[in-house]
Amino acid sequence: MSPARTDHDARRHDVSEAVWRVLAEHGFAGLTLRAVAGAMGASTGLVTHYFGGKRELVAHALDILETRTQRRPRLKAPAPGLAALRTHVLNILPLTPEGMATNRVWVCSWDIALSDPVLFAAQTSRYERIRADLRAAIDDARRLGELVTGADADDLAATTLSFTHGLVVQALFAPETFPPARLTRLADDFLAATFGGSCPGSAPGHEPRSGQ
Amino acid sequence: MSPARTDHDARRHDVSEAVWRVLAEHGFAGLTLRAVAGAMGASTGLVTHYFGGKRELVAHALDILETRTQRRPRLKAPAPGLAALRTHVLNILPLTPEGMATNRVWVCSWDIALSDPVLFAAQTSRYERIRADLRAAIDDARRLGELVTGADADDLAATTLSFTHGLVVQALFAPETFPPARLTRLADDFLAATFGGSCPGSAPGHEPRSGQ
DNA sequence: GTACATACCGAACGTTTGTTATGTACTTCG
DNA sequence: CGAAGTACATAACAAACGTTCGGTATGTAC
Repeated sequence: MSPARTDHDARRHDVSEAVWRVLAEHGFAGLTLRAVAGAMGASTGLVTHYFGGKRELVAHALDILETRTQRRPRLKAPAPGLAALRTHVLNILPLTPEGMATNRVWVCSWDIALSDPVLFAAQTSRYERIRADLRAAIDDARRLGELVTGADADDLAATTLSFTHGLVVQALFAPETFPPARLTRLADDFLAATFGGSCPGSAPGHEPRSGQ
Repeated sequence: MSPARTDHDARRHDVSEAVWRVLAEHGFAGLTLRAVAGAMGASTGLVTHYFGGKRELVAHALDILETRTQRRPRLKAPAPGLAALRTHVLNILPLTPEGMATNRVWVCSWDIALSDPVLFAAQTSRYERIRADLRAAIDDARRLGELVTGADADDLAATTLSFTHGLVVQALFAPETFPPARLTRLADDFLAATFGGSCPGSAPGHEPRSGQ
């Protein structure tokens, strides 16, 4: 009644890994069941065995995407407030090859997400969650007295996410123009101008622009 | 030797219009020759008669996209410098249904553009052109003494485009959360914080945040 | 050992894709 | 009025797609 000679969840994860590899290389336009099966040296029967269909496969791939972005152990927030906000931003930016792949898939997913109602809703709520995280850090910063601006926290969160994702897109299309060092500098400049005191003399000893 | 009973270019434009309609509704994933033909009440033979194939069709559609974005007569720059920069940003943002459709197609095109080398290069150069335009406005602003910050003009152009396109994506996924009024306010706040004096007392009589 | 459920392959199914070929209506030229 | 060439519909085509299914191997349960 319970023959479980293989770890079901582990195998499912293997399939998702293959989905990931295909997605990072050919985008959603090149995501087919056969391509996934081929990427893991298996047959399409295996893929359909663990996933009901392509729709379910895509949905799970996007879930993995979020999980990767969140659990990526790249940076830990060194302190609450502005430092945590900066960590959030840097964790999203494509600073590593893995982050590059993640963002590539993320951007590619927008095509189908905009057309499919289910994926659209999922993506929308994902954005709300990210903005909520950013907002929490911003609220902490305000509580800590780190903020100069009096702008609305929701607006600031939206603006921060705007800058971050827009920078991601540009970096994807011109990796050599936006190396990690420049991405970090742009992010720091943005954060300084938006939150910290870019005002001369308002926050001494805190250079907003590091040398080129 | 020259029977031209229909305007070839006009018909080509009609096809591109149909491409546009399909793209705005179903994204690039739903762009097929039959869908295009159906959208203009014609047959696939007509489509292939005016375009060599799908590749050519997509390329032309992306050209149209750029043309629309540039020639959109929404706003004229009232003055050089910061005002022109603001106009640039507002012209990109999805402030109208048409701008919504334009940006939707734009975002959807990233999927295939990231996988296709030719489209990738085209998209990359498109971004460089936009950044060059923004940079020109920023240089003007600096020449006019409108800039408080001393940051690099290229960095500022990249940051501005980042913010703008990231905001576009968020607005596409949550139109009711980002109505035109809020988009405009966010843009003005961003520009004020990044370029103008968000420093209290540095630019009197120029409120960076308009009331909700 | 027998029964049964899972894991997976391999092939087939029908549909949809891009592309190509054929045929017809029409307009212009000589 | 033919001749010729364009404009377009219609249909056929192979390839690739998502999905379904029978078959086989392998494990646990009784």
